[in-house]
Amino acid sequence: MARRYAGGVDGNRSLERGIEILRAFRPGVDTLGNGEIAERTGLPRSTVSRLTRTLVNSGMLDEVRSERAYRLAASVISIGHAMRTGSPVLNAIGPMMRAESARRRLNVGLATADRTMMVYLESIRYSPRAALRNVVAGQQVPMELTSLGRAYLAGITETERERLLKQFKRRSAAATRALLAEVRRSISAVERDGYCAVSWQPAVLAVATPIVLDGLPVYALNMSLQNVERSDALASELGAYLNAFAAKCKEVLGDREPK
Amino acid sequence: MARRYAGGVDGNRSLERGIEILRAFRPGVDTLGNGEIAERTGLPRSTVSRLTRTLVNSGMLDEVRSERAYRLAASVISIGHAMRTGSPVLNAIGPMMRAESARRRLNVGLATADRTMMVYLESIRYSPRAALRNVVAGQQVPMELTSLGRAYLAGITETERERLLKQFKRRSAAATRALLAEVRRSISAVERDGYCAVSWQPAVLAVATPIVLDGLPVYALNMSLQNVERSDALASELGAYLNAFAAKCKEVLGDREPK
DNA sequence: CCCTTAATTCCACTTAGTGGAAACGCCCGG
DNA sequence: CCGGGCGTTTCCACTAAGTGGAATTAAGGG
Repeated sequence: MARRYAGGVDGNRSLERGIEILRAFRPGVDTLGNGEIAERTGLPRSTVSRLTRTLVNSGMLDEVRSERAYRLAASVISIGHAMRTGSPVLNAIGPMMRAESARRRLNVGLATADRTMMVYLESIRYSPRAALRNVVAGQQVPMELTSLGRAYLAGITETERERLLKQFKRRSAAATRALLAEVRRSISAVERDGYCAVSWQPAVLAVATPIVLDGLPVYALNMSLQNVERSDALASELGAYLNAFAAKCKEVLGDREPK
Repeated sequence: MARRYAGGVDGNRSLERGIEILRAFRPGVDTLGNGEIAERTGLPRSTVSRLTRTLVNSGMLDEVRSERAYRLAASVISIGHAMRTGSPVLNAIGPMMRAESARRRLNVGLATADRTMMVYLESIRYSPRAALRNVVAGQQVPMELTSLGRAYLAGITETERERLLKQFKRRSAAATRALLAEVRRSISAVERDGYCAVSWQPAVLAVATPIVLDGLPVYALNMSLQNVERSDALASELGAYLNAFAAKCKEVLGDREPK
């Protein structure tokens, strides 16, 4: 059969489950035992036991005998590296992002969606002490709360967007009404100004804009500054930088029409 | 059943196959169609079709409709990030590695094995233009040709080592005899001096040492210099730096006995 | 517009996977 | 040193989930 097991349309249940197990590991949960995995994924313990064994054999998990637990193995970063290496967008504009970060003395990031989170393909953290400049990849930030995420939402299709908005409602019961309005306002801002500005973390001002290309997922590009008060003037200055930079990027990416 | 499908001891065949598909993507092969995947993995085309569909649904692959192909999705770097975040070794000595790179003005790397390749958890590339210092994770280098790999081989168990040496034979029919002798010489060097030196790439001299901890895979730590002629004097200077640094690292990692 | 090539769907077959229950083994406290 | 409890792995009967060759459909190319 293979088509449609309990609920799904088609696909392979075991593989889906195995991936779900890998996903259970996240920053903050470094090791997980079979029990915990079973709990988090809702899978029967015996099934988890078999799947983790397979993942160990395939090199995706390391077994920590002493703790009767598992942790993600190095293979996953090999694959992650292959992903970054193969990303045409990152390849095209990564160097430009570094240059721009140095030139403008601010943080520049490129991200796309992973379910309801935004994940950085690259986040260049500007620091006055240039030697400490930090490049991070893979970090996740919540879609609905960040400029990055809202720019992304502005870039995807109506139906996709509504689907995601529903999921936000489901997860944060609190402040939903106000938050959703916020999100929609940011989306309008993108449509009007090309970017949206959000101060998600205390003294950080961030602006972001979507990058829509043919045959690729929607990306979002952001710029941010730490240790500043949010002000409209600053936001529009950043926004102008971002729009200019995004325009340059789109030139480089020119062969893929926006629609 | 589930135990022992055609050859395997136990585990889940579909999951194994799905992982193998993910593994087929590597630096240089950014997109793959179902046909190519089938070829590379030896799986029947219909099976590949179903598994790739599942991987898309699980967010591990993006579909590139225009090319009838797939590419690794952003999720894989989220998981990669979680792996790095959860690595106790990287957490403990990562900052020290950065400091050491700056202090000694050389490259410092930490790696472990992924099958027969070494994969960097972190590779800090020193550049005289400090602002351009580059940190890479996930890159792979061949185990048998690099100081990193040979240090790793020196750190693992006899049986593991022999298993790997056999695999090297299998893959590079050429130069096998001489190469294996080389490898064994490097391993002896590690046992004698604490490190081994190899010039894998043209003008790069690298030294490496294993890090053996309880309940964790074996790691290897390396230091390297570009644009130098290989000389024994330089090698032993680097080796001394490395030994000193590794000793410091082991202090920090002290709670895990070497055996 | 037809032909080639590749991906997807179909479907009968059966094995590979499943999960509850039992066995195991580890760790802790007595 | 010896139970007792808890989490993990193994067992096993059941059968649905997965398989893969063949048919079908869809996508370029001439």
